[in-house]
Amino acid sequence: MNILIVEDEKRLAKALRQILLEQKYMADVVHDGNDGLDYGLSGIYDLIILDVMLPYRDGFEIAAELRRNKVETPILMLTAKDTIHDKVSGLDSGADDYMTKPFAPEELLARIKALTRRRGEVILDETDFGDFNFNASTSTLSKGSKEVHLNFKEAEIMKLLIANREIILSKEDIITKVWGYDSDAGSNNVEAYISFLRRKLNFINSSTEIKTVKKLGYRLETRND
Amino acid sequence: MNILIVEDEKRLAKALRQILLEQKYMADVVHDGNDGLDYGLSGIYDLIILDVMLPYRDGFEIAAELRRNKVETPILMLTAKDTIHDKVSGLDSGADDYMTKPFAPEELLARIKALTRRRGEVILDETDFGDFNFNASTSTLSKGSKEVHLNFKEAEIMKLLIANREIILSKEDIITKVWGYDSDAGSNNVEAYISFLRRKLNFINSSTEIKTVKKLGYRLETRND
DNA sequence: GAAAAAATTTAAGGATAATTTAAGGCTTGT
DNA sequence: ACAAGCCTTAAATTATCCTTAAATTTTTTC
Repeated sequence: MNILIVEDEKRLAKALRQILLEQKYMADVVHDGNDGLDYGLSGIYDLIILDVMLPYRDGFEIAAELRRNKVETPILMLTAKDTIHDKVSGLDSGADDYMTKPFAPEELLARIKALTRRRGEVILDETDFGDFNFNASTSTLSKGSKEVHLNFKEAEIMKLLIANREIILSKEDIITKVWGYDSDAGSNNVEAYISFLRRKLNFINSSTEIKTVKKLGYRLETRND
Repeated sequence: MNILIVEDEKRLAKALRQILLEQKYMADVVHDGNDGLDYGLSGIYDLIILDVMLPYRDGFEIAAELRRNKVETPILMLTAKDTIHDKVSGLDSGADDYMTKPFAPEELLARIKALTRRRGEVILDETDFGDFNFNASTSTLSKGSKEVHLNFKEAEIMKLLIANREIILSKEDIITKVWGYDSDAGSNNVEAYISFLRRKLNFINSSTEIKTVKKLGYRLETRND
């Protein structure tokens, strides 16, 4: 996975790159709008992280220019808190998501996953989340020596939960993604499976839990944060 | 944005139109299935709101016929609460989303936004107001390290307050927008929720307050002292 | 192919959180 | 002080969610 970082604040750019490298992403950094546009036009990136305020050309210009040139690379826009309203709202420059500075690395990673997943990219077969490990190719949930097998639907839901980390997953989302858009599964089906998953997380003594947010959905949460 | 409303219940149709006009959408209303199909076939609409039960032709027929004629306009189907099975046939016949009656205007607007969203359009799910931050996708109010969850109606009201920052929001406005056009909630319901919100703003130590303007309503205000 | 096992769905009652109701206290303006 | 409008809180009600067991369907095994 190749990521381009366009950010003139050198300290932040470096920190971003560090976070990405730790997650085994490849990351290039450029510091101004001209370079950002040139590099972006190459089309070799899977994602562009683009600051709004940049020397020579701002982020909106770059995004619009990339789209005009049929570059479809997902763009994650970074904005300072006070510029959200006058600039971002009602905008149609071509960005796919935006994030306000400062932000937590967790959130950055969650958004990157969401953006790059849309393009058919699929998840690693093995993931650590909180204190447990999930192996998607064997559908196994484990922590230490404890291990338990997930059946098909349980595994699908676990994948969704992991892929959406900090984001709340609605039951409708889960139904359309796991059962299919035209299924007649009801919300109780989801509830039942969430219950099964909780029992299994509990069985391996994981302290990670599936939290419910009433009327909105579910999210995975590690107990110490 | 041009919207077609196909609804035979005249009171509801009128209320729907009113809600849409307030949001600067253009809205046409027709009251039976024949007109609904004719108008829909014109292809000039960006969205069709379609009741299921209609004179002459029901919503499913119309949706199916439109799709057969290559009209790709997004369709939002309205169904009565007890006809759960409608969901399936609705999606089969070509509708893109469905909503059960009665519904709150805010939910309607959210679904309209989702259906008419273009690729690349940025979604603002996070807002700063005064000294706090409100994340609409998780319904979380935060300031610094303090954080508190808002339940559904609290969140709806907070969204309204933030969206109407400069304007005084009357209780009637809040009731019709959050509880629905034909709800029998009274002003005390609003008062109770305003009280809940104030307690939560206080809990995160925000200096922003919900100010009461007697006989008129409420507005958010940052304290300048 | 039939029996057994596993996975999935359904249904019902209990648990929990959201919402409404109601009653008494507070403020503000006259 | 009084009335009107608003605030706050606890208790009552309701909606949503959880959990489980049993029923059903699908898959595996013999």
